[in-house]
Formats: sequence, structure tokens, C-alpha cells
Amino acid sequence: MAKELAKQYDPKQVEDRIYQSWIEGDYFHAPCDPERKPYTIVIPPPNITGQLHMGHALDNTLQDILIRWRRMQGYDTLWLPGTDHASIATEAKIVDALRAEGIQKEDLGREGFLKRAWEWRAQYGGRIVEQLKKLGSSCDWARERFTLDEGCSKAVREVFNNLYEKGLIYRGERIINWCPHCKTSISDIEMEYEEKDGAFWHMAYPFTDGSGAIIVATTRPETIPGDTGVAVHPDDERYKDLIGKTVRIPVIGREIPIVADSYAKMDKGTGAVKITPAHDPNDFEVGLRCNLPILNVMTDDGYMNEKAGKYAGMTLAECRKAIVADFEAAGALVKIEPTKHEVGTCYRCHTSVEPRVSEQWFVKMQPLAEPAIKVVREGKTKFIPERFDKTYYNWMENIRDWCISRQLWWGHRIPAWYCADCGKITVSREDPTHCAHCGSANIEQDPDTLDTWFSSALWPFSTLGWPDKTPELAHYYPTSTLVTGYDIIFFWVARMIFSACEQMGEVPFDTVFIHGIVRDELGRKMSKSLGNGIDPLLVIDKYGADALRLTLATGNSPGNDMRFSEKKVEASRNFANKIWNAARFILMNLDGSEGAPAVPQAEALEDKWVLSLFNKLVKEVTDNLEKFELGIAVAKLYDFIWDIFCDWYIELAKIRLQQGGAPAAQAKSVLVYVLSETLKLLHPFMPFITEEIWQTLPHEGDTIMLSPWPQYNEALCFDEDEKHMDIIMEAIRAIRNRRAEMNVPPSRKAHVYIATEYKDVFRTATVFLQRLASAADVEIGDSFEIPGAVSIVTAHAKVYIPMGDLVDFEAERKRLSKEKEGAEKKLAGICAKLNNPGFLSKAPEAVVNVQREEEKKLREKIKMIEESLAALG
RNA sequence: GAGGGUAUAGCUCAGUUGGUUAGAGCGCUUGCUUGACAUGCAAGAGGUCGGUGGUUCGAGUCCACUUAUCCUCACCA
Repeated sequence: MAKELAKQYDPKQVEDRIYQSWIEGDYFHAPCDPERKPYTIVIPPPNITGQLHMGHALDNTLQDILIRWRRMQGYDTLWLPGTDHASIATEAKIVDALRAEGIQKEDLGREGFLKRAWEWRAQYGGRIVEQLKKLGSSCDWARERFTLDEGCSKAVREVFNNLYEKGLIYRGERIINWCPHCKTSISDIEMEYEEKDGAFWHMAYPFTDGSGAIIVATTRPETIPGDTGVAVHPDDERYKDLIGKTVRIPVIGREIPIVADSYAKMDKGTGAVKITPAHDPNDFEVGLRCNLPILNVMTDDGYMNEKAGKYAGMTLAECRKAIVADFEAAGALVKIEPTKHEVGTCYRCHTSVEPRVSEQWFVKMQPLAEPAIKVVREGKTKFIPERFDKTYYNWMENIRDWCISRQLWWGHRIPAWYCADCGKITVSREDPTHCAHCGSANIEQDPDTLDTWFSSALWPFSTLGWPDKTPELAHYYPTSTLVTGYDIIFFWVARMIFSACEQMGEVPFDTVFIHGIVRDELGRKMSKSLGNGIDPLLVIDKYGADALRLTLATGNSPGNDMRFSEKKVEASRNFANKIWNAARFILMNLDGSEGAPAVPQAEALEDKWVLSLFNKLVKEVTDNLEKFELGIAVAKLYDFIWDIFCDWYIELAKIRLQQGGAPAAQAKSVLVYVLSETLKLLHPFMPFITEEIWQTLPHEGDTIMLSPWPQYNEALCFDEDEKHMDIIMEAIRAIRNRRAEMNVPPSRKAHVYIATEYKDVFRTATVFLQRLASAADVEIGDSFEIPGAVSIVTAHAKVYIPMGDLVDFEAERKRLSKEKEGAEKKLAGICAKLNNPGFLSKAPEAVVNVQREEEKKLREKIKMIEESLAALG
């Protein structure tokens, strides 16, 4: 007995159940079989604080498509999942939660705080993983990892030690970006620039010898208490004689020297620039070169400190106001010039970042960048699309040292211990009990933790067991494809590449498949503050995961942003319903006795036609997937299923299904074969519905997930039949078109006369015309004289339909004349080509032949139209 | 300041190594309770592919310039 399916596809009845069955079957588990070819993707680990957003949905849909496809191709496929501890984001969340309870993190102390953090992680850290499952992600959950788990922590220690031993990690006093809100240093790329209103304040610094004043400008008057010099260009004629003199900072009263440094540009401002080494990266460099003292006048949390004298205790903003007022009162304020400028802010909290001198840990980038550039240049790692390698080079070539220490508790604590006795540093893989230099037990570990990206940079190998030599590492590394958005190339991709080159001596992945970001309907970035984010889980709830996945995959071209709208999801949902109903129809016609589908022995024209097109589809979809053209691949599937299979083939198959017997059996075998093979091609994109239907069809095996990917089959190439079907379809469309124009209802059947060279083809197609073109009887011959009939001309046939009183002769004449005109115009274009000796001699033969064919067809057509016109009188 | 993206139908976007008449979805118009599906079927209207010039037998596709728009990085006394 055939299985009954509901009239409409309801993903809610299906998805969770199917996912559960996959889990129970352990189908996602990667066996680590050295005999089989591996295909590996490591997931970009989402933050444990995260909730699934459209960016995740896109990223993971693309990964799942690749993974499911390769799995069906027979690879030993590993998709390794996991999450990121997200030091700064998570710590901020927990601090907020504590504040709601009236607790400061310092009240709990480090141990107490970390206990809370782990509890938080236990409670919420798995949330996003559950959400990924809703999407259908076929990750090997048994191998799930966390950047702060034991193995990843061991890898972090190992790398830190390796780099320290090579002198590639150092501790030093440098200008860093300080977030006064998060109270931690952040790296250069963790800054975001925002345009803010500001001004140049021009201040007069008088010479101590009383001979006048030098004018300097600043955008940050609050740094004035930290000034330790004024720089002029060594070649600047205006100031040549002043070098070595001293000036007195107005109001503050401190004496500072005028120094020569080429950093001061002669054509900028007054040519003289005040130097605040503690609070500006450039000034810091000048300070080093000119031996200026470093005077830090700010506290950790955005206040002026005691070195700022009378301004101590003020916020930076208050201090700015006070200084400007004081300078004005003292007559030192020359002018204020309003301006807009880009101010660096913290990417987490958007507080203005204060550059300041601080003792931090750094990774020396130059030696790491060089090999990382080389491997991309040599194509060992390829970016898709290629243009992103430029972005990558640009960044890598201009890279500065990476500040890796953070004044946070949640993260990998820096494995460095300071000796209270000898003052030296012990860096170690194991927690030491004594100073490595003097043996003193009086040592204390650095309180800081590492940038969260330090551990994610090791993800492709730390998750496979490194630094241990595991079978997984041997088999699955280097990984195959990394799928991520372009917004994360610097944060993550680049750092994985240089880390892998350094630690593994090998690239982390063959290919970096870059996608864009998902925007809202109006093209705006989805963001919390705009409130324009669309929750993928709600979309899944309403339309199904398959519809969401199809929407994200459709029209996705590598590296480009896409707009998301509910309309698009509706279209995807409709497609799912279309397949569902096609399957429902086919199942209605089965009696349950059928065996698993095999390649049918095709004899009927329509069978050979659909098989031939299907066979081409197999090749094209596979080729597109190989080239990461996922959007193109799925568009082809969409077109084939809807236009070819449903709108034409199923309609044609109905004829034989109604006949019963052998013809029906033939049709069924093709229907079932093409449907189930097409479902396989579609499975990576729409895993749930394809599994659900496949299970109800006759099949072999436990799951479509592990069924073999369809192969191109030479035996299914039927070029001749394709051509013949085209001729028929062309005639059917032309007849429908005519009838529609004349407003003839489908119920009114008409005699059809066909004059054609392709008599055998049309004889076969008589039933098609009856079914799809409202034909009553069909007569086929060389030519007909049917007075008063509507005539329809295609390239291969002339069709007459006697319509009696429905025919408006005048309109017919007009229409035919117009058609003739069009054909003649086209013919002229083709003749021009064929008369062009350059075209004939240089264009490939196949292209020329196509034009010749076209010319022949058009001449034929024009002749037939002329005949029809003559018949009209 | 440097680098890059995008510009194709009313809207959102595909268009693969240059090759017949440039495609889809949505929207629009017309007709259809055709026994899988109105989340459907059939038919149709709608585009000088941002502009100029070039390469080529042939350009939406390649090159140069240009306009508009977006992004990234850097700088900003």
C-alpha cells in the first residue's frame, strides 16, 4: 500500500524527528579511517555568549552543504564543532549579571569569579549548539570542543612557550589601546573608528627665555599635562634656531624641550607639534627617539591621575573643559578650529579608546607574517573569491606587533611567573613551583589572560589533539575548507595561517571560502541597536530549516553580501511544498511493491529526454560545488525540479500512468528514479525534506545522507531526443500562447493540423498535444490548406487550428506581419555575421554552425509566415 | 591617503572559460476549481546590462577612463 503524505509539507512534523534519527544512526560521526580520503571543516567557533543570528545561519548552512555533499561522495568527512570562550564578551556578561546582584567582580575574587563564569558557561554555553542543530548541521558532536577546555589550553601553553623560547613573544612597555570601560588593553584590530565632532585647539607655549612663544595645536587638550616635549622638523627654517630651547607649558608650568624629529611635518599646522609619549602612539615613537620622558597622566578607568596635578580626579572630558578654560584665562588659547575626526572606540562597548603606555605581552609579528604571506602566494592556501588575498597581503605586510595580554580573568592565564627575589620571569608549560633563574619559591603568576583570538588561532590543530600526535591530527590535518565571513579575515583567518605555519610547518586549510554578511531588506547591517535583526530560529519555526537554508544558499555568490527578506523565504517554502507534492503524486501511483530505483531502460521520448537532462544536471551541480558556486548549483536544481520535472515530465507521465500496465510501469520507474536521484543532489541544501521523502520512496540503505552521490552516466546522453522534445515543447508553447491571446478556454478542444518535416516526432507527440495543448485530434502532414484557420509558425512546424468565429482575420494579418518583421530582423543580424569573413575564419566551427542552423530555421519560418499571409488573402 | 566591492527588469539578485533571442524570484496584467500542489497551472508586459572609449569576427562578460554608491585599512598637531 502506498504511503499517504499530507497535502502540504509541514516541516514541524518532520525536522526534529529526522534530526533525531540521524543522531541515533550516528551518521555525523567521522570514523577517522586512514584508508579513506579525508574532508575536514572546523567550525568557526561561535561565542558561548552568542545566540544564533543570520550570519551563523549562513556560515553553517554553507558548511553543512559542503560537508553533506562530500560525505555522500564517500569522503571520510569530519565537521568539527565547538565554541569560543570569548573572553571579553563573556566576562562583560558575567560582570553585568553580578552587578544586578549588587556584586563587584573584585568582591568575589579571581577564584570566585571564575567559578561563576564556569557555571554560566554550563548553563548557557550549549545554547548556540542546540540552535545549530535546529538548522540541520551535521557536525560530529562527539568531537565537540571548547577553546578553554583542557586540550585547547594545553595547546595554548605550548604555543606561548614555543614563541617565548624563540623570542617571538616578549613583554614590554608600549603604547596600547586601553578601553576605560572594559578596563583592559585591546589589540589594534579590536578598535572601531567612529566619526565624532572635535576641534583643533591652538595653544601658545612661551619660551622660557621670554623670547615669545611657539604655537602648537591639539585635538586632545586633556593630554597636555602629559606633554614632555615639542617637536619641529629638523629642516624647518622657521624653527631651526629654536631646537634645544625650552618652553613652559602654560598653566601647568612644567618646562619641556623643543626637539627635532622628522615626524613633525613642516606643511601641517604650525609645523610644531606637542609630544605626549604616554598617550599617543606616534608621540611615543618620537619620545623614544628624542629621549623624552613618558608621563602617564591617566588612570585605568578614564580619570586623570595624580600626575595631572590640579586636574587629578577629573574625568577626561571634565579635564578637557577645565584645561581649555584655564588656558583661555591665561591667554594661551590662540584659537579653536572645529573639525570632525575618526575616534577609535572599543569594538565591544564603543567607549573611546585611550592610547596609553602600559606593560603588556606582545607577539612579534614580522617573522611570523613572512611565511604566512608566502604560503598564500604559493597557492598552498587559496581564498575564494581570490580577491581576498589582496586584503590579506595588505594587512600582513603592514602588520604591527600583536598585544595579547588582557586585564581580564576569563581566559587562558598567561603562563609567566614573576620572581619576587630576582625579578626574572619564568615561562613554563607546567605550573612551576620555583623560579627557573634563582630557584626561589617566591613566585607569582601574571594575573592577565590572553586575547581570546590567541586560542582561536590554534583551532584547526588544537581541536585535533595537538600538541599530542593523535590519529585524528595525522588523518584530518591540514583541514580542507574554512568557511567564514570577510569581516573576520584579520581576527581569525590570518592568525590561524601564521600560527599553523609556525607551529605545524603546514597551512591550516587548503581553501578559505569567504562569504559576505546577511543584511536586512533595506540593505542595512543587522544589529541590536537598529533592532532590525531577523531571528533565524523564528524563521525556522515558521517556514522550516530547509526553507531558510535554501534562501541563504540561493543567489549566494562568494564574498558578496546578501539581503534577507521574508518574501524570499516564502519562495523557498513554496519550493519545498512543490517537491513535496511531486513526491506525493508519485507515491499515489505506487503500490508499494516496487524495489529500490535503478537506472531505467528508457525507450519513450519523454523518458529519454528527462533522463538526459537529469544527467547533465548531475554533472553541472557537481562541477558547481567543486568551484564553490553553491548558489548556481542550487538554482539549477530549482529550475530542473520545478520546470523540467514537475511542469513537463510529470504532466507527460500522467498519460501513461492513466493507461496502466506496462506503459505505466515504465513511467513509474523513471519518475521514481529521477525523483530519488534529484533528492540526493538536493539533500545537502535541503536535508530534512529530502530525507523525509526519500524514506517514503522505495530505497536502499538507511538514510539519504549516506547514499552515494549521483554520477554522470554516458548511457543517459540522448541528444537526439532532447532536440525532438524541444521541437514539441516549442509547438505546445506556441499553441498555448495563441489560444491565450484569443482567450480560448482550455476546455474548448480544437483540431490541430501540423505541417512539418518531423512527422515521426509529432506522431509520438500527438498525446502530448492533446494533454498539454488542448488538442482534440491531431493530423500530421507535409502541408495543409485549412481556410480560415489560425496558423502558428515555429521553427520546425506550422500549426493550423480552425477556430471558426473566434478568428479575427484582420488581427491575424497584423500578428503575422509583426512576426515576420521580427524574424527578418533577426535573420539580417545573422546574415551579417555569416557574411563577415572574419567571423567565418576566426570563430570556432561549432559557433558558425549554430548560426547557419539558425539562418536555415529563420528562412523556413519566414516562408511559412508568408504562406499563411497569402492564405488569409 | 591607500586598497577593494557593487552598478543587469518596478524591487531583490543570478549570469561559470567572451559565442544563438540576457535569466530567476517577488510584484504587475490576463485566463484557469486541468483528479500532486491556488504555497498551484498557463500566457504576457517589462532591460539600449551606470557612462565614454578600446581590444575582438563577436563584449553584460576583458582593458582604460569616468560617474554613483558601499566597504576595509591607515592617518588626522
